[in-house]
Amino acid sequence: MKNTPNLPEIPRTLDMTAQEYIYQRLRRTIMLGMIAPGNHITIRGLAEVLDTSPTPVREALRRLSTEHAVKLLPNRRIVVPQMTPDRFKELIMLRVTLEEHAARSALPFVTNRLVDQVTALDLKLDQAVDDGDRDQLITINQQFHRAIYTANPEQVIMPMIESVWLQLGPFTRIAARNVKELYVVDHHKEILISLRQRDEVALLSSIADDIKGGVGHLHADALERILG
Amino acid sequence: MKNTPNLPEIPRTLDMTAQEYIYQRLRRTIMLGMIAPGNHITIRGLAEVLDTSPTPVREALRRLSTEHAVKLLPNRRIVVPQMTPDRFKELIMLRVTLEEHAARSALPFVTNRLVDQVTALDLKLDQAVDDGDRDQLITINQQFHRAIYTANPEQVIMPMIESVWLQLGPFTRIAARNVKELYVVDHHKEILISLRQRDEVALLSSIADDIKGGVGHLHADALERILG
DNA sequence: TCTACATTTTTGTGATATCATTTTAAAATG
DNA sequence: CATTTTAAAATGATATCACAAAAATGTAGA
Repeated sequence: MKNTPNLPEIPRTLDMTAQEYIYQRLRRTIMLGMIAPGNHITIRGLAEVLDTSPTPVREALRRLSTEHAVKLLPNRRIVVPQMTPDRFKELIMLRVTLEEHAARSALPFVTNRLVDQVTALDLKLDQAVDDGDRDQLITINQQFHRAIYTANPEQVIMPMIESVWLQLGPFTRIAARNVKELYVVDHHKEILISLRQRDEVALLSSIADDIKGGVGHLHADALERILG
Repeated sequence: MKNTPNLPEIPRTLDMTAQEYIYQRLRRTIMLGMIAPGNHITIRGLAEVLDTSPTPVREALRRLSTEHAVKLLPNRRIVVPQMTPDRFKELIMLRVTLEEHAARSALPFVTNRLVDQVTALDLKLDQAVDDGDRDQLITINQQFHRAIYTANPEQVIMPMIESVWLQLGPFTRIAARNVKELYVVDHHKEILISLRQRDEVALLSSIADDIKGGVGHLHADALERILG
């Protein structure tokens, strides 16, 4: 009971296996930072909360461990990995590289219709900011980025980007507690303009700025303070 | 019996769980292209060959599905994904981006001792070429690249690079049957020189050349022929 | 009060049993 | 002979069981 976190609800389609549903739900839980780094998770505990047997839970956790969203310790305990300043820096730099690549390979497929859709997402995001709804903000911000990158139908990079988001997730909540007005500076307007103009150079630099402008701007000293 | 491939042996340590062992072994099987794209796999079939119960096999397969090494079809069959020219192109471009990033972030940690080790791997690789040992060649080539990128101890990109290798694995064997002298042109000598000189620009371009020079050089028409 | 040890409980792992779905085959129909 | 229908076998998904290792708890001694 103690170590089983609140699991945000997600829609469940009928053709979804229990394992898949649990995977998606845990994924979202971690993405939203609802399990603090270092906290350990038990298979049986989750199974009880989710009202299933341990089997599908274990399978879901195995998948998440392969994405490095959770870590299986030598003593076989399952924990959400601890963040370190160095790892954080690596993850942010990797995010920039991956999302620049994704944007570059998506740009030839960008249509005006898509830009309209992304613009609509940005409006929803402004609404979430007004409402002060942090979970919604994270979710829609990800939808914003995902919508751009998946314009390329043959794209194979999205799962890797999501893996980085997953690994950053548990930390963002901690950071949000220590740094006020975390997401106030996004660069979505520049991204939208670059998309409309199909300007690759501007698109890549505004995406890089967007990533670095969020939690990414935290420097070593601030990180030490937050993490220490 | 029909659909259960030969599984190359791998060392098994005592603290390894069955699931982990099976995962590593299947991973290697796929990496070496020993399961043809489109071929389907059964949990029970693998369990029998590996002399275990279905449980750890299913967990291993779930992990591999998250890495897109295998695909779970809607009818719940498990297959090695088919390659298409577009997907192939995407995977090669992604490989270049990922490995350039990895090399760049590893370079500050490169020591002369490491360069010696990588040079030794290159010699082993020449030996594998002489022996005509394709599996050994793939394995050592990966060790060569991995040794460079993991110079950075905080690196988080390696699992993603391995995922791309995994996705390319099943195709390389097909390609090797259709294209003679596939790996004759590697660029390892240039990579080694760049490493010794800590020359970032030269390192990145020689790595890109190395990737594009292997299976990567195959163009759309050749791919169509091979895949069609 | 703290430490060392023994006991109980919890937990992860893997095997087995059961069920529903899908494949495969065999049989029937035209 | 080709196609559809039906029966049997195989398969994936999940729950449950058994076991060993680890963690938590309680107890005795300093």
